[in-house]
Amino acid sequence: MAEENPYLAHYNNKASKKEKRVVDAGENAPLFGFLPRKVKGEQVRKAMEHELNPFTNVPHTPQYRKILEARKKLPVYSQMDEFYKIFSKNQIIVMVGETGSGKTTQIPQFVAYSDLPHTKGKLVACTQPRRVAAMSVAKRVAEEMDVELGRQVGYSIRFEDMTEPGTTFLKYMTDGMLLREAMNDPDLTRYSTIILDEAHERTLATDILMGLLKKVAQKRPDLKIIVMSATLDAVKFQKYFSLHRGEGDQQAPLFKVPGRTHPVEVFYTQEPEPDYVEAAIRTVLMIHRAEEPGDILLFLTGEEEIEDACRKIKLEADDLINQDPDSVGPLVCIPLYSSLPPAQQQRIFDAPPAPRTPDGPPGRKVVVSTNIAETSLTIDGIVYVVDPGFSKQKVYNPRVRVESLLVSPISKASAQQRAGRAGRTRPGKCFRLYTEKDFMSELEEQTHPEILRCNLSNTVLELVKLGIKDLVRFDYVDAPAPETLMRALELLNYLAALDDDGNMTPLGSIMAEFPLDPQLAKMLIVSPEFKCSNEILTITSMLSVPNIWVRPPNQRREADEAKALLTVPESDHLTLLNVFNQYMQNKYDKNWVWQHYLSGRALQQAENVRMQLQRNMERFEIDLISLPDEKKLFLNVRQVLVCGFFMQVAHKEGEKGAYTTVKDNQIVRLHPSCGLDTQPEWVLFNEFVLTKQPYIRTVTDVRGEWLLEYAPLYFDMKTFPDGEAKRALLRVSNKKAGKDRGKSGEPDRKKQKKDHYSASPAPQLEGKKEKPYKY
DNA sequence: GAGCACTGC
Repeated sequence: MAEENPYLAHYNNKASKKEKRVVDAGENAPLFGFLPRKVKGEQVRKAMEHELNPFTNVPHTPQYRKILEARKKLPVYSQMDEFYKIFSKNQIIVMVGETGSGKTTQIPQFVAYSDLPHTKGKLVACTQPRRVAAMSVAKRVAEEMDVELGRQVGYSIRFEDMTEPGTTFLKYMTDGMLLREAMNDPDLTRYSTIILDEAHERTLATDILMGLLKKVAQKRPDLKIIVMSATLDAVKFQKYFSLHRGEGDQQAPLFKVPGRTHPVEVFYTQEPEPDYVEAAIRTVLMIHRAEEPGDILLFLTGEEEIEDACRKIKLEADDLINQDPDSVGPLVCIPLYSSLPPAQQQRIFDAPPAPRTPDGPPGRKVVVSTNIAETSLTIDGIVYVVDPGFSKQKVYNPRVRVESLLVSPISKASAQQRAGRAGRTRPGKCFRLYTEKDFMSELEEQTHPEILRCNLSNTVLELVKLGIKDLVRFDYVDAPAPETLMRALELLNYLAALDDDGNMTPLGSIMAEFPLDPQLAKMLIVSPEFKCSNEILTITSMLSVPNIWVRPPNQRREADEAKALLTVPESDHLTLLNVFNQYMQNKYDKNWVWQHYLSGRALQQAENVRMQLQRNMERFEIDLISLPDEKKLFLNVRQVLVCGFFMQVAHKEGEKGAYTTVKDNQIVRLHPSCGLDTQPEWVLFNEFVLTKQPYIRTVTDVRGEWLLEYAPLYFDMKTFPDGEAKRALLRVSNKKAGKDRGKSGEPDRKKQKKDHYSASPAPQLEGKKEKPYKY
């Protein structure tokens, strides 16, 4: 039977017509004598030189041989024997490879030669924190292995699965994607080895995966795990993955490979700089005047700061050139941050400007960038790095449930990463705008991992779905603050995703399947009951993408006027719905987006998200419905918003547009971008932003009676804190009680309807295909 | 009357 010998099955099943395969299991076969997981470097090198590709049995191309010669020069290649020795003997290994070691492309291939996943119907996975990396590395490795991308070697990222089931055995993927897979297959049975790359970045998904894999490894002795990291925090991972055997702990072994970069000379200031932007500009100009040719990379914290610095550098450079045209060359200054349109981001790859005259002083390019140039984008030709030592970092305050961005000092690891950007093509220099003493004594070793800095409601729902019973005692690499976990559990309980004992409800189980914040998932699931699931699907998608509004500094008035034409006066959420619908109706008009000062990129993203969510809704048979009467439709949409966001409501109190958030009593104002034409008594908000003062952004007018009706447990007057909001709600409930008494008859049915929006699973979900449940 | 570090599903 073919299943009995998968090695042959592989050849027989999937052979493409174009490929002429030679089935040869004899001693001339490239993998002759290979025993899974007992492979030696010598055997692999021989197989790599073989005439036939061992994974397709097709002769190797000349290009393969050319690339192989280049691969042999990578530092990691020369340590192949050592790698196989450690890999064969251990279940979990930690690997340190500096930039340029070749670990990301080579190690997964080495593993493939040892695991022989194609003979067992298994896969080797290598995770990356970013989509582009997963894509581009997979493409490169497919070339190196002489196969077509998407067949033996593929990648899997959100919106794109470039793999062929049954054929793909080496898969690059985003860490988030592997986490998603784990939710439906907690033991990750498809994989023979899982490689977590860039683990030092400590993304939320990688951190959760480490916790999960540590557990799975005990259940699955056949599963191997490699944690790859660029810096020396590998020791932390070694300890984390240590085995408890008998008397002492046995640390996970370390496999270390040197990098291949050029030296970077680091300079510090003598005194602390009071104004780092001014000091940065001064340093850039000093380099331009006095240093050898080579491009400059300056790290600043945000868009406004960057645009401002670019203007100033340009002005001062022009001054210098006018004063001394014979020795100062031309200079171009290029801003770089994520919200910049892709065409403008491409400018960072432009060549530096040419000298004004053939023998004139050479030109120079200055890239002024956010942290995006620290990890996500590499710019060749950078020789000088200017590092003021700050970046915007997310911080989460669980007490008031607010995430905000704060300009903070970077870590030592981050400073080293920045400096390294100067040594990619030749020896470089890094100018740190702080003292060496401050570097040594003030900067933290590592940036705090994301899990310690953000709201975890999403993550907690995922963990519960993964079957983690005790969230507080889960074996985290770094445990989040218990208060952060409590906040998440509290929210999920109010949303009826978890019951009072913290167990997953059937509703929560469906919510976890959506790549959304729990509030949004909840809205989507209850929306058919309000006959507006089409609209809620759109609004949810629009809330899951970056800002769609474009407001160029010199066209603010025009942009605001264009926005006013799209505004729905009672709700910013409905405005988003309107924008999306208009966008779809005007797709034939290429100028429409631009004329209305909207971000085409963000709208396209919303469209993609919408399609993905719609597919998920179909899986769970959540109907797509719209009421024909727009007035009623809009009213219902606003009620659904309450079902998801009842914990984000503010009450108008005092004068001059001040609002107080319900229960935590924060004084806030409507954000100036808000489109409401009145100041309603109750507003629901999507976001609390803390800038110069606290604002609530993306706001909808809601009614007190809806709060009591759709979130009776949250708005339980017995436990509600005293204040104006409570008095207002009591008035509403007394009025309603009066009405109900007048009507008499069916109060119980009403009560039952109320509860399921906030505290118990929605009854209309009973009997749904994927997860039938009772309550 | 103002902003949006960066990822990811």
